[in-house]
Amino acid sequence: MIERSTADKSPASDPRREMLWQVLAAIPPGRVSSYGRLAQLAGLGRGARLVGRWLGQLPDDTSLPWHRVLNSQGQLSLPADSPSGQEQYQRLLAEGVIIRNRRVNMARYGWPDSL
DNA sequence: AACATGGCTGCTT
DNA sequence: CAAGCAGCCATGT
Repeated sequence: MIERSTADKSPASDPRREMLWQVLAAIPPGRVSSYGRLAQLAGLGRGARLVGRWLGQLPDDTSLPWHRVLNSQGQLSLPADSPSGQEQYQRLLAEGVIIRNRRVNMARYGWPDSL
């Protein structure tokens, strides 16, 4: 029998997100990763955009390092003028990540290194 | 169900 | 290096 429990659609109980949070939490301070990589690592395949969407839905008080996620080119994907964009910039800066022209050296800060 | 929208990517101009 | 284009995939109308 295939039954639908009343609470199997709760985003918070979505196992895919759980995976993502886990991978996300694994990014060391001072390092960065990309939406695509995280998607891959979290078993979301090509769900890069999905990762972005979900990150955007994280609560403000989250302890997850959402700011360590950039696009595949190592650039901050958030609009520079948005609050979140500034936040991300500042946080990375605070972790010692060198950002030049809204972009970081992925070869150096990219995580995981083995690829 | 069709269509538009994303915190994307990779390939080609 | 910037811009265009075509895949990708969950969500929202």
